[in-house]
Amino acid sequence: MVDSCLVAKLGRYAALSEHDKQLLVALERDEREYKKDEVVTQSGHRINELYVLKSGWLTSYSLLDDGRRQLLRLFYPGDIVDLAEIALVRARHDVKCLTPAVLCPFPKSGLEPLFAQSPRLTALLFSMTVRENSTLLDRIRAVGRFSAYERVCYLLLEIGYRLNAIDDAKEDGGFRLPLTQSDIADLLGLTNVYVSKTMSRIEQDGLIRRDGNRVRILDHARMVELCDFNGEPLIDTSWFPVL
Amino acid sequence: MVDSCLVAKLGRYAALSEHDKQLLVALERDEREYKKDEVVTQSGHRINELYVLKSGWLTSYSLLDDGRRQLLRLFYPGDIVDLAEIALVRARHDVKCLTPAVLCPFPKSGLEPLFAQSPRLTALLFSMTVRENSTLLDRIRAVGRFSAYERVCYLLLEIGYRLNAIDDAKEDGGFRLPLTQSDIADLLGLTNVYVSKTMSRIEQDGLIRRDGNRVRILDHARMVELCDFNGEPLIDTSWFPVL
DNA sequence: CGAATGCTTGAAGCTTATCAAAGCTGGTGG
DNA sequence: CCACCAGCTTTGATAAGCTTCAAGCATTCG
Repeated sequence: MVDSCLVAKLGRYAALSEHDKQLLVALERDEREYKKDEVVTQSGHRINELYVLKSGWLTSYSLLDDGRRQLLRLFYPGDIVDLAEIALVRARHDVKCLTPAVLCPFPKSGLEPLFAQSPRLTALLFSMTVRENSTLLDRIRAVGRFSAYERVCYLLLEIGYRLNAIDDAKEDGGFRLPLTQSDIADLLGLTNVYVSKTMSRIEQDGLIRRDGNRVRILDHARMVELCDFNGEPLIDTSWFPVL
Repeated sequence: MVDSCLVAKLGRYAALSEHDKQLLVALERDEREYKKDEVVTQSGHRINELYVLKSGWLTSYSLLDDGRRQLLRLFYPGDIVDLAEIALVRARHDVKCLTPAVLCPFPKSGLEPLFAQSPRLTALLFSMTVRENSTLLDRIRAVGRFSAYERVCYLLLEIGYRLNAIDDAKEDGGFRLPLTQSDIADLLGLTNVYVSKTMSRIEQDGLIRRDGNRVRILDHARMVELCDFNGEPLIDTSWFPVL
């Protein structure tokens, strides 16, 4: 029970009552393992289930007829996949595993008791959605107005922060990137070739060091400066309904 | 009371009880007029108030030190500005008026009775946030993977649909665009010069006709095809708490 | 009527894409 | 444990799409 991903993640933002915790734990009753590259959800299908991501990384993406691909989101442990699609009749994107993963499926209706019984959890889920929204806006800015160099720095910082936050795979400032350069390119609106050239340049400039698919950020301050990075937005819990 | 923007907009998605309507109307008690280009909210400031947009268009945007600008969202009548920032301590973007506008300010805490008393309205607000989220993902895809030609078509369709939805300023398929070409460029990650050239090309190809800042879409089917446009995502209300 | 703002058009340049080939790496089977 | 293979990364050459700069034109507004 204590090892609930949701309780762990949401608890960091606001205190939860026992009842709240039980509501969350109920969402992680089932469990299913997925292999790397396995598809979780397909565009166009009806959404009947949501998933709590217990371990591993997922991504949602959109494919065009001619093969162009845009990665839209990265999901980390503790995230609800696709909470942000719950309100829609049909999925608009594909979701697949970047690494082997464990997901806890639950029916869409599983959220209803939560909305009905806990205004506080509701506010929290709402806030998480909003925070994600803010992250998307940051990426629009990056893709729309940043150079390739800035974009890659930005992504590395974003992922670094996120991993810090869930202190997974962290170790003296370095982390493992389970993304290929093609993935990075498709996240940032670039090509794999240019991502390669750009990362080499960033490394030569002494901002990062790479070893295999581990990345260490060497000059955090300069990178933050370079892409006007603000860190994760702070959640305001002051307006939340009381426990 | 019947002329509540929120009731009008939200009522299109789900039936509202009288009580729900009253909760919404309460948010539009005050009213303030803004001039074109007037700033509503500034990046970095604490967010104490939200606004119901009663008339006019707003945009939120982000500025970089060197003058680069990225427009992030467009707000139309009936939208809550910035609902999606309520969860954050500080605003991360500026918001200003694209046209003269009327806003109804209300304190952040004004949403509390709504969350506490109406699970149904809560679900609806949540869904609207999610839908907006989906729109943002579409724009990431457009900015990341579309050519300038596709991007402009995409934006025109999106705005056209949105205006249809609120049937404002509509007239035999044409609508007034209160955006300069620089605005369009900053929405789509282009330059004003190239937007001009691209729009001319789109017009020459017979997809649109322009007259001043009115735009008429001539070949809707081809434009939809061209940028894989899906229309507005459908909201699923089936999981909503009952009235 | 003049000033300001926005739109258009052309020329030149730069960032990034595309194409192609070779090097590397990690996983698999013998 | 080694050899192989598939997928990823690197590197170089070339090309395309978009930007930048600049000047002239159109429209709106005081």
